[in-house]
Amino acid sequence: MSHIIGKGRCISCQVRHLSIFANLSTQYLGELCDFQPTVMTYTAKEFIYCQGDSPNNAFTLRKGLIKLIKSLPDGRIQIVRILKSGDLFGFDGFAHQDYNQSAIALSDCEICHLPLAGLQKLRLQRPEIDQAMMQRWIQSLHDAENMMLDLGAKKASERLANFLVNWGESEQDGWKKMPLSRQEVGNLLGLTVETVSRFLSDWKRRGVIQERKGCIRIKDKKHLCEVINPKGTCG
Amino acid sequence: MSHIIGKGRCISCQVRHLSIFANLSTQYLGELCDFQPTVMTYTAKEFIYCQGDSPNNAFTLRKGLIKLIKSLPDGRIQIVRILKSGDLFGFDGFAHQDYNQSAIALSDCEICHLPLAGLQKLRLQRPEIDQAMMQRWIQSLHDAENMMLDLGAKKASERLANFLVNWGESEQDGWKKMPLSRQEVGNLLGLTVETVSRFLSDWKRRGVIQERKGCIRIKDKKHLCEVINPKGTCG
DNA sequence: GAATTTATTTGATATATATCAATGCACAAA
DNA sequence: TTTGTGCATTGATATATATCAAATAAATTC
Repeated sequence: MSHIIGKGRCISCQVRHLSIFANLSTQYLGELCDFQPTVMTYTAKEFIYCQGDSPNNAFTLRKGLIKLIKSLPDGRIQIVRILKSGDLFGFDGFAHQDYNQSAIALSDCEICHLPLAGLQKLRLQRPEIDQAMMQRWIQSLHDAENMMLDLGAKKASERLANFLVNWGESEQDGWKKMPLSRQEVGNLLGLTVETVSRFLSDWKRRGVIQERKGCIRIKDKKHLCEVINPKGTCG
Repeated sequence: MSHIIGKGRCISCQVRHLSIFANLSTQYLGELCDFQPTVMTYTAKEFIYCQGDSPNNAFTLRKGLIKLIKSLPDGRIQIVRILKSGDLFGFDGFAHQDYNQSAIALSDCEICHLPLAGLQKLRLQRPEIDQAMMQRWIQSLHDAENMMLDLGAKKASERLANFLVNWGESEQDGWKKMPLSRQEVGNLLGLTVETVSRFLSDWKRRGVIQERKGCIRIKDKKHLCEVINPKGTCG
């Protein structure tokens, strides 16, 4: 279950450099003592909020991963975004709108609850925060546009290869955490579990990728890049 | 070809009520004389800007319709948004990013070019403008999320029916302008021309919709709503 | 108005992906 | 160790949609 673990103090926050509060002067951070958002933990699969709820907060993800999903009455699901440390989400309230998606923890998470009114005040006071939020909105929109292109115009293999290449950061040994199930990858890419599984199995057999307990490694990036972009080049 | 038709004066603008300058006091509007964005006309099919260009301006569409598209090296296209009067677009520069899509006139258009620096200044001065821009960003993101759900989780007929029902505003006689070609509807919904044509023809034969030179009328909305949402209800 | 060009429709067929069903595997519980 | 439960794999088949090709229809140009 979710529970409160205390009040956040931006000045000492471990992930501040990833957040919208990254560029604040330490002086201002010192003054920032009346803004102490509640920090909560959530266990994997828990809902942070639901599509249709009225927002009181926006959120910053401190630890873990979250998926934002939209769903149809008959149960079909689309993951519209995956959030990582430092990401701002659930800001629909700034436009006086209900949450347009549901937020679900993919792993155990630590989340900072930012009261809308307080955050709005900070935004108007500090251009750095305003700028950071604006950049994130525009970036989110770019990501969404890129995803629309994927979903609307690309084939399954192209989407999946693209996803693998761009997913997360590798350790120095090339392995990267992959906490998404086949089902979730499908929900993200508009594919069924079986289709995802078939391509991954195929690429494993060919030695293009390797997998072990929650981790994945790309052995032949060139191959995946050719799947993504048959004629072009790819770093 | 595109050409300049003069300087915009917000105070006398016919579509100001639809724009980010809607809620400004007339007093402030009077003072707003040093911000005179260039107004230009574009003919159908002309590019306003290209994906990858460096932005100097954001834009407000005054008259006409515009499509924002993303394209793949091999020519596949996804329309990511369709703009109408009053819409703000091309604001990528606010995040110091290049345009992430191309903007193409669907019909003859009149477009207000808003210099980024000037607009940024206005935004910081006037909370109404700031609020309006924020709302539009968040709304754009919602629209994008809804579209991802469509593209990733819905069937062709569902997408197309949904598109028809939500498209534009009807005249009192029920007819509405439909300036998109079959190809463009396909590019918007992630379908081929043929698939779009087949469903539309079918619905025409069944008397669900009617069509005449650039206009469309929904005769049996209930039918389309059942296509969209087999079990649920629909206004 | 005739001649082109462009968009739409329709049909025949191919194919990518979904669906259905069965099996296998890993991890948790007992 | 066994027993369960959820997830992943694999195969067989169905189907929605794409592709290819041709015929109309509509819009432009001359």
